[in-house]
Amino acid sequence: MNPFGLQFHSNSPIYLQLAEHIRRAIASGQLACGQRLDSVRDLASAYQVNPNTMQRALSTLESEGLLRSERTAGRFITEDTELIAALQVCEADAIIAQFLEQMQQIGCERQRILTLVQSAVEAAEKGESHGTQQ
Amino acid sequence: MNPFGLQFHSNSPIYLQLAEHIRRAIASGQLACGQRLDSVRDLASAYQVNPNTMQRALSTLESEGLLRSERTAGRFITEDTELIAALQVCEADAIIAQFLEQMQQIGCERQRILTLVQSAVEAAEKGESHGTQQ
DNA sequence: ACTATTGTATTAACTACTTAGTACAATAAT
DNA sequence: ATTATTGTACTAAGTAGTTAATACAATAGT
Repeated sequence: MNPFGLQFHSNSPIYLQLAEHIRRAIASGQLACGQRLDSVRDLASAYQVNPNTMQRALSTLESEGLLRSERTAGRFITEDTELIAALQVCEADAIIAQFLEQMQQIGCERQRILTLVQSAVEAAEKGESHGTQQ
Repeated sequence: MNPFGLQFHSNSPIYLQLAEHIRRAIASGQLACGQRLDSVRDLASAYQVNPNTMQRALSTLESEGLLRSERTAGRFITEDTELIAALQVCEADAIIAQFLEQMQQIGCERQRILTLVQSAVEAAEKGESHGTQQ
């Protein structure tokens, strides 16, 4: 397992899984605006993948404007706060749309979806109340 | 596009996407208990994939006990209603768990998740009221 | 100037998935 | 008996992702 708690599944190319993981870290602010990333080699080593694979993931994010690379200084998260805000919304919408589609595929009605999510959230709330205190 | 409205994405092997699609059709009851499936060749043709790919998808489902194949008569959905019921629950749980995990990855708090789902469901409700009437 | 580190590019080998094409055994229908 | 249809198995070729190994250009730090 990675130090990131990211478990790769074999269904999807690792570079896409990496890209999605980092994309969401950007969306959540966990990777802050303007922040410098570790080097390709360091990241690859940390995620335990080949540098080429990591490079491909980063290139993907770069083509989306989320990262910017400076020749020898390293890679940085974009400082375009609007882009990041848009990303947050976009990711949330996509996740929810996929979720609703999947639930309807298994024949789950709308109201039942709400009920299930509600109890799942409550369950998670309880399950977390032990470790968390701030 | 298929006659099933199933769009393959390149991230995941097609045979797994097929298996998941059929699995959910079974879970939803859209493919009924004991019902006979079309032949491998016909299904492959309908889904517009190679017969080998379809065969692999069906073999996967067979190994899960959801299908049973009779040498020359064809393939049938299991008649084990308990298995199907368990499948429904299992699929729903998996979908919800994945959903919550994804939403938390992008930094969305629990209560906000509920709100978003609620409005998404309401939006879907409205968006559907035009075409549907029965 | 030199060194280390950065991103980047290239090549080769390996694996998994997909497709095409073919073939065989079993049996229902004729 | 013959025919058509069923599931099943196999080989070969093509494609894409992963890894390994190497190399180069640019520049910050020394």
